[in-house]
Amino acid sequence: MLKKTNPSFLNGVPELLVLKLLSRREMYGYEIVRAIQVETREAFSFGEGCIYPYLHYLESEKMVASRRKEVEGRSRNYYQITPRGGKRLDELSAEWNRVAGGIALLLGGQHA
Amino acid sequence: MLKKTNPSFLNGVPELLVLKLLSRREMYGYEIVRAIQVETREAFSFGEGCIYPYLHYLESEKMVASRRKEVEGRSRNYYQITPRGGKRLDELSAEWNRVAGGIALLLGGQHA
DNA sequence: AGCTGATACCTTATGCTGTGAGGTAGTGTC
DNA sequence: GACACTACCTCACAGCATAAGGTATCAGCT
Repeated sequence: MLKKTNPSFLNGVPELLVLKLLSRREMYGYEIVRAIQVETREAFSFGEGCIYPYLHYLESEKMVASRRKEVEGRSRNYYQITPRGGKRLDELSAEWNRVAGGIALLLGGQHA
Repeated sequence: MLKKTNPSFLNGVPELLVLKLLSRREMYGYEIVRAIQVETREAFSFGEGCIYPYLHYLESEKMVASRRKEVEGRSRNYYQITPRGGKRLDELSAEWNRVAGGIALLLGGQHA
């Protein structure tokens, strides 16, 4: 589903951010959507229509696991990252560094 | 054609790189395709089917101008950046910094 | 002379990905 | 009992890059 000649990273950012957030603590979908906005200081604002399908995909790939939990009179699907998801996170992080590095090579050069 | 709620930057990378390259010197299409591979150390490798349409689009928007030139027995379309293209480059650079910064905020945090 | 491969340009069909708009349902407040 | 927020979900649509195709010229080889 991934694997291209070019880093599939110009699209796959949501996957990276979701896995990273889950690597820190168990979270539920709605919370993730908000967290991405807040923690990137509005640099990103992926819609629910993007994040939910990603969570389902990640779960089907055993990158994350979910469990139903009742909190504050609310029923929520909490997601945890799996070891496989952790490996995936490492891969995506490395690829992001490659991408950001590549652009820095061209943009950087002679100023801040 | 651009303008979204989210930075349209996860796709618009080619536009940024093309403008940046042209801001340094006059270049032709084929050369740009190669330069992106080489100067990003293979981090990116956009195909001709991506770059040529971009050049045409940029020209139609007066971001770049072109002229036919005979060099080494070859006929080439050389492109130069215009003042408008320069402004666009500044905008895209700023947006890239926002994006890269946003991801760094999440990824960075508490380790290297 | 004929072939191959590189240069140089171009276009099209296809596919992935996120958006935007929708829809359900429960909770809390005024 | 109306409204807003939480929490989940889906689908039609569109942007963007890819892969694969096409044309033509030039250099080198045999």
